[in-house]
Amino acid sequence: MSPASTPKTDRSTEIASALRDAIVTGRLLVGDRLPSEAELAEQYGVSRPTVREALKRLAAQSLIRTQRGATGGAFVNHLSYEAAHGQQITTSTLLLSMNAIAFETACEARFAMERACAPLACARREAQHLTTMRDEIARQSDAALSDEDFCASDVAFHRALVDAAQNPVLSYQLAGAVEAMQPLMNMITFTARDRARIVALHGAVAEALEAQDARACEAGLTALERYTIDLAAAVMARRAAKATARPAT
Amino acid sequence: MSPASTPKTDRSTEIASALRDAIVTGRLLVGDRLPSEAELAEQYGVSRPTVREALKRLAAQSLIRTQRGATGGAFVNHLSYEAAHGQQITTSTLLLSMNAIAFETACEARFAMERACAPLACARREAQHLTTMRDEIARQSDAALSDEDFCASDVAFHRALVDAAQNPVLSYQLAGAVEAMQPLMNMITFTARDRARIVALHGAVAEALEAQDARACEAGLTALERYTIDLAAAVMARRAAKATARPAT
DNA sequence: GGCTGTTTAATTGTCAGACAATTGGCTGTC
DNA sequence: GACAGCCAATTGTCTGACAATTAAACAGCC
Repeated sequence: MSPASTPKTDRSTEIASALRDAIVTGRLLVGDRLPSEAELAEQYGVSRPTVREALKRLAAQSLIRTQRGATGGAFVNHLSYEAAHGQQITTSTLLLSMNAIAFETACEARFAMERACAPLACARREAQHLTTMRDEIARQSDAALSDEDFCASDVAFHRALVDAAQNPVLSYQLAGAVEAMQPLMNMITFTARDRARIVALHGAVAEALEAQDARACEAGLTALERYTIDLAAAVMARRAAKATARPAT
Repeated sequence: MSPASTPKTDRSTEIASALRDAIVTGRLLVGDRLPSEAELAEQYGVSRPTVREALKRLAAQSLIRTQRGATGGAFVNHLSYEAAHGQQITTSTLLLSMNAIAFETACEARFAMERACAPLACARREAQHLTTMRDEIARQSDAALSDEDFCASDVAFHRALVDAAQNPVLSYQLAGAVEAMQPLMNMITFTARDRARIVALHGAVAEALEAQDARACEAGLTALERYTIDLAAAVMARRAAKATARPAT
C-alpha cells in the first residue's frame, strides 16, 4: 500500500515531509545534524539533487540551516521569533492582497487583537514601554517627519503597546498582523491622514496605559479604529468620485 | 556593487528571493506562468538544478505550484487560507516547543485573542454557529467519547465561536493559535480534566453567545482559561511530586 | 613542548548532459 | 466530424564531475 498510495507526489516532497515530521515530532532535536546529502540520498534511494530539493524546502521554512565545510551539513534550526515573524508577515501580506480582503475587515481584526492585549498591557507595563510610546508620540508630532517615518513610528508605538503585555506569544501574533497590514494602511490613508488627530488618540491610549485603566485603553483603541475606518471610507469615496468624473486614464 | 555585495548567499537563495519579490510586489500575478526552468536558468545564468532549488523554496511556501506536461510549468498560486493555515500551525507548534514557552503564557495568549472575538461573535453569530456549538457540547457530554475525540470536539467548539465573528482574518489568526496549542494542552490536561466542568463552562459561553451578551461571553472564556491554567498547575505539581518521590526512571 | 602554517578530507554548491514521465495539441485516418 | 496515434514541451530524476569552503590532522619550526 505504501509505494502505490502516493501516486502524485514527487520524491523530493515525500522526503521533505518525512524530515519535517522527524523535526516536528522531536525525533530530530534543535542543533542536531542531519545525515549528509549523500547519506540521505542512499537512505531514501534517490540522487543527491532530489535530496537537495527536499532540503531547500525545509530551509525555506527556516526548519534547517546548511553549512559548508568539513563539519558542515544541515542542522535543525532553533526557530526564532524573528524568523517566524518574517514568514508570517510575507504570508499574511499575500493573504490580504490575494483574497480581496476589505480594508474594514482587516482593520477590525487587527484592532480586536490589539484590544485583547490592553488588559495585560495595563497590568504589566513598565517604564520602558511608556517611555517608548511617549517618544514615538513626540516624533509623530514633528511636522518635518516624512510620511514613511510617521508610519514606522506608528508601528513602533503599537508594537510597544503589545510588548507591554509581556507575553511573547501574543507579541508574535500581533506584530505579524500589524506589520502585514501596514502596507495596506499606508496605501489607503497615506496622504489623507490628520496627524494631529492620530497623535491625540495615541496620547489617550498612552495615558490609559500609564493609569493602568484597561477600559480606557480599549476605548482609545476603538476610537483609533473608528477613525482609521472612517478615513479609509472617505478616501475610497473620493477615489470613486474621481474615477467617475474621469473614467479612463 | 551588486555582484560583490552578496558574498554569502547562494545563487538559489538569490533567485528565490527575486521571484518571491516579483510575486509579493505584484509583478507576477496569481495564475501567471513563470518562465520554464530552462529559460530561468539562462536568464539568471545558472544551471537548471539551481533554478529548481529556488522553485522548490517557493513551492514550500505555497507561493507557486508546478505542473508537468506540454502546458505545464510553475504558476503563481492563489494563496488560500487553508494553505496558509497549515504553515502557520506548523510554525507556531515548533515555536512553542522550541522556545520553552510556559503553558501559562501560551494559554493566556490564546484566551486573550479568543476573548477579542467575543464582541464580534455575539453581534454576528448565526443559527449555524449556535447549532455547531450545541452539537459539540452534546458530544462532549457523552462519557463514551474517547479522549482524542473529546479534544477534537473542544477545538471544533472554539472554532465555531471564532467563526461566529465572521471575520476571516480573525479566524485565520485564531485557528492557527488554537490548533498549534492543542498538542500542548492535550499533553498537560489529557488525563486530569474534569469533563463535566468543561462542558458546563462551554455551556455558559454558548448561552452568552446566544443571548448576545459579550461581557458574559468574555467572562465565560476567562473562567475557562482559569480552570485550564489551574488544572495545568495541578498536573505539573503532581508530576513534580512523583519525580521527587522516585527521582530516576 | 608549544605554536604555526600546510595539507587533507568531508561536505555543500554548482554545472552539464542525459533520459523518463506526463500532458496538451496536432495530424492523419476513417 | 470524431477518434486514435504521434509529437513537442515541460517537469522530475539520475549520473558524474568539479569548485568552494571549512575544520581537523599533520608536519615543521622555534
